[in-house]
Amino acid sequence: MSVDTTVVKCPECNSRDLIYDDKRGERHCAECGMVIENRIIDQSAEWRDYTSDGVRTDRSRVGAPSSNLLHDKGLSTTIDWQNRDYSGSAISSKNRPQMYRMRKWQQRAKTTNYKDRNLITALNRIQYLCSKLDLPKSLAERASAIYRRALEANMIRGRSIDTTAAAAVFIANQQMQTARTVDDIAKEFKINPKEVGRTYRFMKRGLKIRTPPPSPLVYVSRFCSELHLNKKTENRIREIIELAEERELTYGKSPCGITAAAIYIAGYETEQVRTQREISDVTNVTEVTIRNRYKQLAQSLAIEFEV
DNA sequence: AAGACGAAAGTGGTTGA
DNA sequence: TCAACAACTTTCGTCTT
Repeated sequence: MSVDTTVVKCPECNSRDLIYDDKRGERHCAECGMVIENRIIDQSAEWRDYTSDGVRTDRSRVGAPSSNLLHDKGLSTTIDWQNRDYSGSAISSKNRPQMYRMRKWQQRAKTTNYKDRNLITALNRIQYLCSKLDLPKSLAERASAIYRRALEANMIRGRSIDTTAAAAVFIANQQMQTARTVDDIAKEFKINPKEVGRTYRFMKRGLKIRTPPPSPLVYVSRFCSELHLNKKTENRIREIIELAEERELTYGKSPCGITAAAIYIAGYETEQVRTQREISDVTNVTEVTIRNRYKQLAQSLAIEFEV
């Protein structure tokens, strides 16, 4: 067993309210839903060989690692289609009909119920989405775990799989502080971003997951590279945002808007000017909002600013 | 002509009675 | 549950360079 009893607090939000779920073999935080530990049943390879004296030659008991990305976590049994028994000899004609029946039921048991079939599709969609958006596998794992929980809680019925999968990815994205917006995610699936946003909130409420409000800093490197800004400008943008956060000018404002305004200001300071239009295009924030934000920032931070 | 500006009306979410 | 509200968007006419 690999229960790590040293973890008593959630590394994400410091809550001590950790729930152990032996059905799923995982512990997660009641506050934010962060999975502290999963696969509590030890999945590590049994690389021991009892037949040869201590020399590890036979590793036949080693299987693929279990994963949230597979609907059965890679643990279900399959019955081979060949009419052979395990030693390779043919199965007698007497037993063959029985084999057929077993296979049939095995196949049905594996995929027949609504939840499993739903999961298969959903997990595929999650993986597809994550690879399209260059998100790491660990994020796909987390999104999958969230989706599983939503499915267990009967929160999927009546919603499209794509929308729910997108929402799960967005939650994981928020938790791991990667710079993807609802729009980015919705675009890949060609679905309504508003629906995704709605489902995202619904799932967070239903599963009692809290995500940290995204800092404007999260988006800096991404927007900078899309606008071809150099390191000097990028650093200045970070400085401005950090100052704004210190002075609590960012609460209740859209993080992208703050980032956009900081880009606009820093651009003039380092002579890497970008127009409001250009910034608006990559940040998906309107020029009006950029104007309002940069004026407020420049004034509050006493940054001399001339266009 | 391009970019910036700002007023005015509209949208969707949050909050508090 | 509903109205008030803050933030943000859309639209559009005007000003500046």
